[in-house]
Amino acid sequence: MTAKKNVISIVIVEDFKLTRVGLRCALNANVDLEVVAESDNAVDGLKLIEKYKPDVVLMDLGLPTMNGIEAMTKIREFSKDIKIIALTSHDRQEEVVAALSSGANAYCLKDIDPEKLAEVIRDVSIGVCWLDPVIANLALNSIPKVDDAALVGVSSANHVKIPLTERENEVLKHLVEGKSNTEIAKELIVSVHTAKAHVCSILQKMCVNDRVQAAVKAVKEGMV
Amino acid sequence: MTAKKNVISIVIVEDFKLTRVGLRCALNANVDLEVVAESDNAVDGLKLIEKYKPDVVLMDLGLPTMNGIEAMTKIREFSKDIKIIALTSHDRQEEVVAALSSGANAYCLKDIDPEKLAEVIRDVSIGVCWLDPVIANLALNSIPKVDDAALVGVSSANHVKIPLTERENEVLKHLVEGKSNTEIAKELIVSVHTAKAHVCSILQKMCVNDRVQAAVKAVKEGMV
DNA sequence: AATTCTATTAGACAGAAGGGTAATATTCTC
DNA sequence: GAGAATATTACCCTTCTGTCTAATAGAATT
Repeated sequence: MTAKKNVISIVIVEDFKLTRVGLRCALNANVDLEVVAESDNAVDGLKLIEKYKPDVVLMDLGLPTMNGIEAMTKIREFSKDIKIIALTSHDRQEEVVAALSSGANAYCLKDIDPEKLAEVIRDVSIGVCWLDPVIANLALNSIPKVDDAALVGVSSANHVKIPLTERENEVLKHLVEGKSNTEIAKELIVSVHTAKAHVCSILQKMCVNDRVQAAVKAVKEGMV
Repeated sequence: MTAKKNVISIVIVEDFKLTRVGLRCALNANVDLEVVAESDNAVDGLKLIEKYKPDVVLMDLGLPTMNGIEAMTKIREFSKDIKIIALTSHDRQEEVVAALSSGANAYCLKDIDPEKLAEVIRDVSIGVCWLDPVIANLALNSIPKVDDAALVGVSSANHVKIPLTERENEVLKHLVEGKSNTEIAKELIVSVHTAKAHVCSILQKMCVNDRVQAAVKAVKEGMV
């Protein structure tokens, strides 16, 4: 896999030079880790990765031109063996699931302890999936959709899509955002009576008793 | 959470006595880990878990009467803080996804190195998600299907755990189920005024305007 | 011992929710 | 063209929400 045995080769893709230098120093302090190349952008990073075929890639998600998620997808196009660790700061957690589904093997926040990062790299290099606590909470919540079928053991027909009209879907969207009937009416430029009428039929079609249940159901079943 | 500080309390649920003893010995060799209880079946295991409220549960998935996945679901019904490590010798994908979506925080094969397991327990106790290589391969493959929908769902950025009191968490749980203040009051055997008071403070703590927003936020952030 | 946090209850009040019924206009299908 | 589904508006009425103020009591902390 790499030139030397028992040494994990690493490519870093990260736009902030300081962070990049910090990572390299911290990692090269470990005899079993070796940063073989680094880049401040995804385009060059991809070339380096193709060239060096490292064991592990540290990929920043907040890159300028091409974002980290696209880059990961491209890496996966030519190799499934290269392990990817997605790096991010706390305020960019929206892309968690996207990153994981694009092929990231691990997800770390940038404030991770350097020694811990080394440990994670070792784990990931042998195929472990490692998710930072903050991320794990979000990621694990995105899986439940399959559990109903999986628990039963039979891959039965999953959740039945509830047939709402276009207008009702609009209303439902606002409803999930916690808006009142009055607010919904204003948004859709209709009277409160209309908004209430739509909410009523939504409740009936979704077989729930009130808007809270409708909102929860909508979120859980990904209707919004 | 536990008696001593800095010590991670553990409950083991595993049907093979030999494995159980092995686990206990291996783990208790670490000063920061303490096996507080163990069981050879899920029913007793659940009781022990409710009693000791450990930081981490090691749950075998191939249990006789109640299987580990059901057991995990039940654990999740009364606590979201207890971390669960699923242990197994199997590597069937259906089981993996089911285990993860039932609330497992980590997934280890039984041939894991004891020292590594200790390390995983430390990680998991602070919220890390850790998946064995064999498992990770399967699990990550099951995510892509949901990424589009999930991306929209996971929109909230700053994910700080909102500190609700025990009672408030109970109320929130009922609230998410769409129950009215009156119904919540009946469930908790308190007056409607009390229920309303709790709901009020929940709304304030969660920084939302009404129960719908609270419910949606709770679901999206996995507070229930 | 004093203070803070939590749980509990109460009364009152404006506003919102949800159900029922009903009418009108538009659009799409048969 | 007739009929069905959808969108719109209106009124009435009961119940529920969310906020306020206020008080009591136990537990935990300092």
